Amino acid sequence: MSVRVRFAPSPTGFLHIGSLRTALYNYLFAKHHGGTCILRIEDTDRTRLVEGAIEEQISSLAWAGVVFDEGPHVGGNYGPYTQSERFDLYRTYGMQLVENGTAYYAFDTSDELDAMRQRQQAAGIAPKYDRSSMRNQYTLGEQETARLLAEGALHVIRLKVPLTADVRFHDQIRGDVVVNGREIDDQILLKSDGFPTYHLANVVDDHLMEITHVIRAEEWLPSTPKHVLLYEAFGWTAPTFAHVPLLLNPDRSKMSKRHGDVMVRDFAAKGYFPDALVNFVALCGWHPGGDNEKFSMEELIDAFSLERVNKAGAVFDYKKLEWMNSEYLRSRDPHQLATALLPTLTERGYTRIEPAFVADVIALLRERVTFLAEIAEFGDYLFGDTLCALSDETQAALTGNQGVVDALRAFHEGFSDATLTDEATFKAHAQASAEHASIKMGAMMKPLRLVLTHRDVGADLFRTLQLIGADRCSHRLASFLS
RNA sequence: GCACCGUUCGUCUAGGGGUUAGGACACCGCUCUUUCACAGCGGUAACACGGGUUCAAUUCCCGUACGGUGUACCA
Repeated sequence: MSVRVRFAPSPTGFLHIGSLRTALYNYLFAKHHGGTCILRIEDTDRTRLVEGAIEEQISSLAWAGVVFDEGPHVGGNYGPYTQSERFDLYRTYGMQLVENGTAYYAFDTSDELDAMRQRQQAAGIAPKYDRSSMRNQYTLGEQETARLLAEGALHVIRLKVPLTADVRFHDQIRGDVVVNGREIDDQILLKSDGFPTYHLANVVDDHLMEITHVIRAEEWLPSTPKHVLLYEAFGWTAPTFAHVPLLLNPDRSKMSKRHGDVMVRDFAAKGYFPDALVNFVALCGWHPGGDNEKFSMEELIDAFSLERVNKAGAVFDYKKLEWMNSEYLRSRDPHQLATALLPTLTERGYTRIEPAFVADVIALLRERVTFLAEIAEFGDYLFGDTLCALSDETQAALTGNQGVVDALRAFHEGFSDATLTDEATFKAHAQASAEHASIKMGAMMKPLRLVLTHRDVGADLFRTLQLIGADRCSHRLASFLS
């Protein structure tokens, strides 16, 4: 049987980085096995819908390179792929369970349920629907139930959980899990607004869409017994479950925006390469074995297996993500990067933005930054002629040192004669100037960099000067010396 | 509270009955570049605790502690 998996987000906001990883694992697993990866929108909670969320999530996923074979945006033979468009289906299936005795009507109001929970808490028992004392099909009797229904009373359908039997299932990542029936709540399947809850809709759709593997976040593990019971109630075979560990904050709680960016679009906006993010996030909770840490999507697909997914949650290390991004920045073709950077350079009003030149600058500066866009800021002295301000302090230190001034003057005067075309000639000229002023070359380097770039750190100085060009160097020296 | 899940350097992790417990990020140091950085080299640093089983346990079993998730007419 061919593998069919699904990623099933709720359109309640932007795509979370943790969701991206779950989607990615589904995608990798499907592609590794030559299977099908499906996107299904679970919008059964009408109160939490966020306008545009579906589109945003799909575009974030696409940005990251997670593409679906079936879904609301691409179609497929198992549609519709949006639960609100499958409304009637759930009622039909829910009623099927009422008829076969595995689900029942309940008429309790929210206030009554709150009161029940309060009583239970006061008595020190776990809060759980008390089938024997609340207003439902069993306590009310068939006639009263029929009367209420005929009258149109608000009601829900609840799962009739066997009171004592153990519910067991095998999780592909966690092994065997056993929960006693007495711990499982009589879950609401159909809400009083007629919409299904997650549990019903999810099970019905997974069955109808012939899902073979349910790969989802660990937070679903506690409700899986309910789902197993649901499959049994329908007489269906349950898919294989695999609960992946959570992504964590530094304090080990579920990853949230308190500690930094968590939305995929935030990472994109910050300048992360999609493949770097994907590479990094794939390795949070999964390890392919071996020491390699750099994986393209194809390599991830090739290496992925559920067996090597970890059990414990993983703290999201932003520092390592940055490192990963800088690795990608260094390995990418400078000409492609130049094309990508061009709009930013134009926006900043830079004048020296011929693609070949930009590529040269990128090749020079990328060693020392994390994001491509940083080069636009960091390379201002190469892309244009407006240098950042030099502090008075620095200025004074420079002009106050006679040896340095002499050396710089010598360096500048030499410009008319020197044929300054490459790193070697710039270097030779600098050496001669230092010697002429009787200072050490080491004492010459930093002032030279400061005067010509207005920055105290940078890439290789003479390569930098070569890229700035003799003319511009001369101008900048002249304006400093005057 | 109850249920479930988890626990190897600060972090991501490899490993697995007998290992100098490996790699990566971060951190520190050295070298190089007559500067800063980059790079190269090196270093600090971990099997939560207690019982078993065993010739031998970080590895298997049981407890404990700690942490996380769940406990909704949310997903």
